[in-house]
Amino acid sequence: METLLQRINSEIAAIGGKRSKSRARVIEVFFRTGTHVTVEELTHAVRKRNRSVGSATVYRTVKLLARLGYAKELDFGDGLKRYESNLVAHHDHLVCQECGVVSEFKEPRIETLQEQVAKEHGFLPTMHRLDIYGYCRQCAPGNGRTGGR
Amino acid sequence: METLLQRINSEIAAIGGKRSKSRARVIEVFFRTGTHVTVEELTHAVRKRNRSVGSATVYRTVKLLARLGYAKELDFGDGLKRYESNLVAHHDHLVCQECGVVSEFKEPRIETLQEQVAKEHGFLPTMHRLDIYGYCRQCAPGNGRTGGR
DNA sequence: CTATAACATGATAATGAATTGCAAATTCAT
DNA sequence: ATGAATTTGCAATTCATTATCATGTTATAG
Repeated sequence: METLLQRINSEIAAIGGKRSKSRARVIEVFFRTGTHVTVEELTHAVRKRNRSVGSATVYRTVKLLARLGYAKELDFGDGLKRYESNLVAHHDHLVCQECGVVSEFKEPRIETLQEQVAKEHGFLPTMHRLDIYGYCRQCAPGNGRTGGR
Repeated sequence: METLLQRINSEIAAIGGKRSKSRARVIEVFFRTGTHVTVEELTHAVRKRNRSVGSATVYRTVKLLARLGYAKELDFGDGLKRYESNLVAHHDHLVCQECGVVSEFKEPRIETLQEQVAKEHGFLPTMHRLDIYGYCRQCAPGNGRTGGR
């Protein structure tokens, strides 16, 4: 973790940037926080420790992390962007359309499929996104609970 | 096509709605238009025939079509929603990150994969979305052209 | 260590897509 | 045709995100 922030800082320096306390705090909280974070959620989490951090800085920082390849921008169609660490191995998402909970899964066969489909279409793939929408265990019909968010 | 509009109109009536000229025009143009349409694009296309249609009506109409299951909402992360007909068989998307062109493909094995993954996670899937991002034939590196949008 | 130029911050204004309120227009059953 | 209900187009609003800008920080040269 120490090393990670250092590595990020030197990449920032390499593109002509400087360090800052607020940004370091945002980065730290970002990597500690549960994944699929909203900027609002992240801002709130950061402010618990450092009351003065403005949300503009959080927006700028996650964009920066995305630019450097440390974060990935997600969008599940509910009108706000989410971010997750890009350090972990690639995975895809299960989105519950009732309670909004997002869980992850890995399925190597999807990589193979992607390659095949792309080749058939003369397409050079760089990444993919597979989101499966439906109902999680708790929210499945006939389960009594309704979930919420 | 005639039949389709009639069918949609009776579904609208079934939920207590009425017909309207503007909406009919939007629906007609929507199904004739190339897919992955932006509301702005659709509004522009509709206005060629019927100058007075407001964009609010177009927004309302595509939302309605989506609610009835005739349209699908797409989001490729560029900040605006797109819509496509939901009458054709399910397919997924290849998105060129250079020129923005979206093409389609069908791959039945994805359905199987979806079922397997979902079952493993106690998840009841209703649909999925697979977007492959990369470079189309024209925009592939070392191709001279740069594309544009 | 201090000066200085470049960058980052936080508050606020601005942007832009999507939604909504509303008066007027349209639809539809009677 | 009448009247209740729905739809429309416009304008105003909402809300997430981005830009602006004066001020605070950081890195670097001297």
